[in-house]
Amino acid sequence: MKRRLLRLYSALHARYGPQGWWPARSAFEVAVGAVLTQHTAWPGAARAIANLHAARRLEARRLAALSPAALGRLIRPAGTWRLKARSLLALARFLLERTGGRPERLRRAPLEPLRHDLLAVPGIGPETADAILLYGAGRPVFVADAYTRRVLSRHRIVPRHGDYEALRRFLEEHLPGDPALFNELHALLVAVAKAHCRSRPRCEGCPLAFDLRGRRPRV
DNA sequence: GCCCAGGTGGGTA
DNA sequence: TACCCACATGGG
Repeated sequence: MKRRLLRLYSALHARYGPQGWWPARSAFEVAVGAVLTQHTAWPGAARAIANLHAARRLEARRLAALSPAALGRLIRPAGTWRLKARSLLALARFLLERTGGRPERLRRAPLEPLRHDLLAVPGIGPETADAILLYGAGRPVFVADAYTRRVLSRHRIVPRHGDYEALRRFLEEHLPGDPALFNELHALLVAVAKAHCRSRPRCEGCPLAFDLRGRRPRV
């Protein structure tokens, strides 16, 4: 299975090349973007980040000093802005308390307690926590999102429906524990799913249209 | 006009 | 546990 996943990775990398995730200047910006993109297409989140950048609020202490209403106005293009303002304020306070403004502490802290505590921040669920840990802190945590499940389940590598944690553990157990690999593979799975999973007819032009044993996936 | 997007949390049965 | 639903903007 390990080899199969690595071959799948190679096929995607050959087709799409490096994806350059996550587009951010700092770990804090990754964390903010991870919240803003919840159930939201990236361009909306990017507009909200641009607003925060222009307002010089892309730093934990300066963001945490905003009122919910003022923060909400800046992030409105990302949608669900009342909820996200609340989440971002809680997350900024958490990161300040946890790192004292030094993001490198996220890279060194014991992983499981850190993940546990991130999940206790309101508005931070498993996908958001794992995006922050992988893309912001360079930790070996797989972001086992809906794209990951969609692509891998079509290749009968994982079940179509199932628990987030189970999918994450499966990937972490069946891949070398390399954050750079997790980073790139997750981004490539998103790329291939976006490019082909909704095309008509299904799978047209997809580099994975035939699975690695030469059989077409039953979709 | 409708569906969905780089989800989460709260509610109900 | 397994489904619903609200949240809210913007693009296809």
